[in-house]
Amino acid sequence: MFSIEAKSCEGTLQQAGFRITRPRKAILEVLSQTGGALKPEEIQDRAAPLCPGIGLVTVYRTLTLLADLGCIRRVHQDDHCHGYARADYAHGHHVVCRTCRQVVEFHGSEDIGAVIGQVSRQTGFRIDDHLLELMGICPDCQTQDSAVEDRNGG
Amino acid sequence: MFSIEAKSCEGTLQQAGFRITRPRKAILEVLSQTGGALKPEEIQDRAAPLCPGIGLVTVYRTLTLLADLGCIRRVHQDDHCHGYARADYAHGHHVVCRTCRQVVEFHGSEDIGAVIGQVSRQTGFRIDDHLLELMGICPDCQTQDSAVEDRNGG
DNA sequence: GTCGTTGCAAAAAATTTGCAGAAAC
DNA sequence: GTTTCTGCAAATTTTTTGCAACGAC
Repeated sequence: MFSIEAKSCEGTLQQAGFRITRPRKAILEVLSQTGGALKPEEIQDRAAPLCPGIGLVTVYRTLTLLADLGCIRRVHQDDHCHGYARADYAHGHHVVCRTCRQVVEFHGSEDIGAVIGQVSRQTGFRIDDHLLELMGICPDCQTQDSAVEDRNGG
Repeated sequence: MFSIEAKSCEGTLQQAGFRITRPRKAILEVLSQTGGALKPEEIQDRAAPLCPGIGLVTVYRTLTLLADLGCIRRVHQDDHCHGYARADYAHGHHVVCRTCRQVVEFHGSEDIGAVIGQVSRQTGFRIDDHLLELMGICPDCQTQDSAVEDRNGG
């Protein structure tokens, strides 16, 4: 059973004139199921069961292609800058869990528009794109961390 | 004449028990004067006049140190992910000009707090940090681009 | 069958480490 | 004078390129 997200990305690939291949399917499936930010090497590892012998080079090429098509998005983190995660929405932003690296996307609310308008006025920049990444602890990891919660003032 | 920002960073270095050396001064001065995001190699090039023979290795080490101290900040851009720029404010966000790469910082307004609160409720994440980067065209480059402005519907 | 895609090996680029000499305090 | 810092060379790690074989359409 393959994920809906992976399927929709295949459509995007096809419409853009690219072929649906086993490595591409595998990579899409990995990112789709993970919902987390992965490095190229991690993606190779996880894609290997779905596509035996998949090469790291192919992973790089595929990630570049998929990112260009907007099927996946680059995720920046202080430690491993070149992570990739699925893009559920056209221009969603994301919250990254610093414990399990799970990525959840959310729609940019009108509040972001307010920030942009304010900064635009303040600086005179004509702002046409933005990168918003929130970092924290996801619900699952919060539960597991509850023993040390008082340390954080909980 | 050296910049105020560079001077204040020197204080930070000293207070943390690190020495003020010529390479460090040069790198601080470069970032301070540039106000833009630069790659380590670019920083080396620009620091060379101020510190002849400065090595790329030193640039890397110094950037890591200064970023850890919060004197400068890592800037993420799609093309060159590992850029560095000065940090004028403690936790400022920045607007990056996609033409000249100038970086202007702005204080995170309460609107960002609103976004965080909203996302926190939506996703259940406990959000404790964020990265907000706006991209666009700075006032200077807008002027130079005015000839092609109609292309963008201006 | 045709042409895009893959994987290997190798190249190139980016980043880190070891160490003796130089510099800051 | 002591200890930290620097720069070189070399080692790693990350990413890209060339090319023959393979696979999707």
